[in-house]
Amino acid sequence: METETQGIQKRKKGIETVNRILEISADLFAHKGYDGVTGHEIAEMVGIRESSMYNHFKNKTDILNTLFDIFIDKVPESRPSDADLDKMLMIMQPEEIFKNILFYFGGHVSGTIENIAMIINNEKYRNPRAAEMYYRYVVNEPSDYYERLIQKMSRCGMIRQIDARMLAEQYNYVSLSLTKEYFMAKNGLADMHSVVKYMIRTIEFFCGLMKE
Amino acid sequence: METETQGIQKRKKGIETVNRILEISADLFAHKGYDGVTGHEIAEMVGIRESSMYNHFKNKTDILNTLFDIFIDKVPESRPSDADLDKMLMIMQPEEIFKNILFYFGGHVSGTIENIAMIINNEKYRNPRAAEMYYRYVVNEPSDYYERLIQKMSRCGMIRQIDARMLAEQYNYVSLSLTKEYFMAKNGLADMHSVVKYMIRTIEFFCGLMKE
DNA sequence: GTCTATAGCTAGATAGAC
DNA sequence: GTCTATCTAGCTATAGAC
Repeated sequence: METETQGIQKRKKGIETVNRILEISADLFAHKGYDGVTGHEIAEMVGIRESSMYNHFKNKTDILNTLFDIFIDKVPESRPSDADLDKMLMIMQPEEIFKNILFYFGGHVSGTIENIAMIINNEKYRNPRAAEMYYRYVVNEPSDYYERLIQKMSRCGMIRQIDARMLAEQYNYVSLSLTKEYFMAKNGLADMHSVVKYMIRTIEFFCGLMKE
Repeated sequence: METETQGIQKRKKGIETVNRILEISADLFAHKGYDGVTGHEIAEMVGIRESSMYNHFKNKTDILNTLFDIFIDKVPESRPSDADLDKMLMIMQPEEIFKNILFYFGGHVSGTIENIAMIINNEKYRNPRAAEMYYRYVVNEPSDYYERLIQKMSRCGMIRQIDARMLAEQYNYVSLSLTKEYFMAKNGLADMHSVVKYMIRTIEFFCGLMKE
């Protein structure tokens, strides 16, 4: 017979296992590609048998879709809020604000979210849900965010009158390419120092456009 | 006994088959990912048995590496030569030149090269050769090319004095993101009209920076 | 929830006939 | 060069014991 406490412990263990499966899957999918990862590989890293995974997830696609759900849930936390931006605007120069946003991600968001972003980026050509999420959360929402920021800066008189939408989109597209290079650098496939230096130079370039 | 003519015909057929395998592999790898494609699938589309493919290629990796070799061989043809640029500079505005370069690719280069570019882009996180090619042929060489173009324009007095390198790199990074969206649009995962319109707007934005 | 065992299938690759 | 036949290995997923 199973006591009530044993039942609770099992459930706790289950939640931990589910989280570990998700974390490890995100990491493997991001680095080896969704099709390049086997259930066996995930289970081995989690420390359980492959068959035990099917207690938590219906199949491999179910893991992927759960990761996508997590991303949608957590992505708003990946950037400073608009209220935070208002505070920054009072005490910081444009360059500082953009740098702050850039490094906010690294500080406030788990590696899992970063990995899911890479999965979305890699699978967008063949997975319609990934394609939809790419446009919504990687292209449009960040562009909207930067547009609002540039408009705020313009209203404060920190920068000159400028096409905020265009500048926001251009900055976001450059950032996208650089984020991928940052990911490559993390895996020894690019020089981290150069990538970070270039990110800073990009911020200076765009802030230069806004001021001149 | 095999006559000499029969031998020649077999060899011709062989070359055609090899080319078909490469074309179809490039297409499938680009759209479904390298790991998402099976040898059986390629062979079926080529119209031969999988086992016959192993007469032409040692294995699946061999096909991929041959595609990479082809890319290196053909990539110089994907942009107008520096001599062509000099001719353009005499009769065209900056916008027109950039648009010409943009559409040159579509007109002068086979879909296979475009597909290989996508494969490099997708595999760069796990395939060191793809990573190396990405930096060399997708990031650095095009940036060098645009830098030379902007310097030429500057020397002609068509545009103001400007940081040509920085502008070239920024334009190239935006182009990279947009090229991928163009590829998505071709597969019904994005709106082609919007993507092309945005490419034009990007050219106008950068040319605006160079003139103002 | 986790395990062992295994079914059922598909992948990559080779051997040998024509 | 292409075919049929086949091997081995690996993958996804399920059944049933603990």
